[in-house]
Amino acid sequence: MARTRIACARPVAPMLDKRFILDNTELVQTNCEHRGVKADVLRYVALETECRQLQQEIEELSRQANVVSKSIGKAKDDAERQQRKDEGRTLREQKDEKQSHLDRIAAEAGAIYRSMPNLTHPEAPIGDEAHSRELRQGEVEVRPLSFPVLDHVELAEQHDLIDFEGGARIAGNGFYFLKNEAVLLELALQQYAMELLVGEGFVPTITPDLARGEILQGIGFIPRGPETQIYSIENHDLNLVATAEITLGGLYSGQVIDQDQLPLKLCGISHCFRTEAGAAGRASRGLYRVHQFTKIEMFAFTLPEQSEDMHNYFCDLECRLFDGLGIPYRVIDTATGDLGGPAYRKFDLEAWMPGRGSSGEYGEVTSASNCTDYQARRLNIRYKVKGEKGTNFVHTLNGTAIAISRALIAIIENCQQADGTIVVPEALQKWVGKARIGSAAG
RNA sequence: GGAGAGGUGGCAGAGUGGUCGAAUGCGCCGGUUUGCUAAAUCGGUGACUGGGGAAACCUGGUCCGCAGGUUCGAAUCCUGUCCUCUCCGCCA
Repeated sequence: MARTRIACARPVAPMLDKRFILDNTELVQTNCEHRGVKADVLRYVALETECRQLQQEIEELSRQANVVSKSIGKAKDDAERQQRKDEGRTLREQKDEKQSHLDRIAAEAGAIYRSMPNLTHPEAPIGDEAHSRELRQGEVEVRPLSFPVLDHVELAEQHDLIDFEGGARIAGNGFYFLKNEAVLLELALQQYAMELLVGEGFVPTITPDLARGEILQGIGFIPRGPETQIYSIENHDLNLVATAEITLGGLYSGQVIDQDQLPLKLCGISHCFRTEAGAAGRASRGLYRVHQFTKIEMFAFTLPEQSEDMHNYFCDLECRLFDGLGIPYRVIDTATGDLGGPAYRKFDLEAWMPGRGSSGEYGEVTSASNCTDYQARRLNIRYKVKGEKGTNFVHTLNGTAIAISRALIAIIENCQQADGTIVVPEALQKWVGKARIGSAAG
């Protein structure tokens, strides 16, 4: 099997903490450039340094005020007591003044800090999307079809599988009804993915489809911005999730996990909602870029030294799922310029879609990211080693098991036959209840 | 949705303005004794963050759901908010 391990070199776990940025300013700056992020690292360093100075002064004033407060109970008479009170008040006022100054600076520093992306795996290709590197291909090879190829929209119409018009009428463009065998395929894909993942020791979950703004931000999404991908609920601090990564990662926010529970693997089924703001004009016919779909997501919390292996493991599982469906695909090591903020490294599976473009194209169907401690810092998820003092941040990883809408495209288009029928992948037949969609009458 | 009660350390649970980072018990770590296990007994045992030190360690600050407020001083009083529980209503 071609499931070779990728990149076994084990770099020291990167820690994008404030101290690290102060001590490695140039490295962080270069990293931002590689990722195409404009973050004023120098300004941040200056602000952060000033914050530290101010913080010390504030703590000294607090200390003095505490001493004064404690002495009041022991004061001999009212006059002395009053004098001490005034003294204490003055000290607190001085402290408050410095504190509000600090708050202003810290807010600016915080804004820069939050805009900084994670560090990057040394082997991730540097550059824009065009520099992304193909790591390997799936077991099934792309075969030219010897008949006029239809795309999934045409096939779905022929077999009455998807109602785009109905979806648009009730919710707008980008929504759809799955019908008939498409529904059975969705359910089969859920079962198929869950069967593998549960067997691999993942804890299966069905997650909320909504989450608080704080959780979205911890994972690295920006709700309610002008270009946001996120639908928000009016009058509530709730958002429709774009992926179960949000809810699965958020599940442990603020928690301290015992070391011996790690690595902790979860998988979750959720609906995913995306506004796709700014995505107009990109190739997005049919099911490819929709506002709602179902996804089975993998998520893991690991020790820092486990995350790289877990990342490769996620990628292997994705490969097994698509090999098992008989779909040709390639694995891409995403280039730095195309990485989102949280990802340290990201592998994508791109499935062959015969109906895409003029004569077939690869289209992204899964994505597995190692976010190291980036999300854990924002969500405050730590682990504790028995017998050791203190706690450390866990690493988090997420990967798509099956994104139903895109998997449907790949299945429908790859499994179309010369006679117009669609063969149901063998692995799904036991749930779909048939081997073929449509009759071979021709 | 309405009414009430409550959110304290790994857990349970005291604490209603200062001596409280917080009693007590459990758990955990270490010592002693008996020793087959167990029991008994003594001591230790929260997190975050700053400074000093090679280190052991020493020394500040912050934290009692979260955010504000009152006060010289807040776990304790006030406001908002989130969550949990009980009862009622509604409902798949």
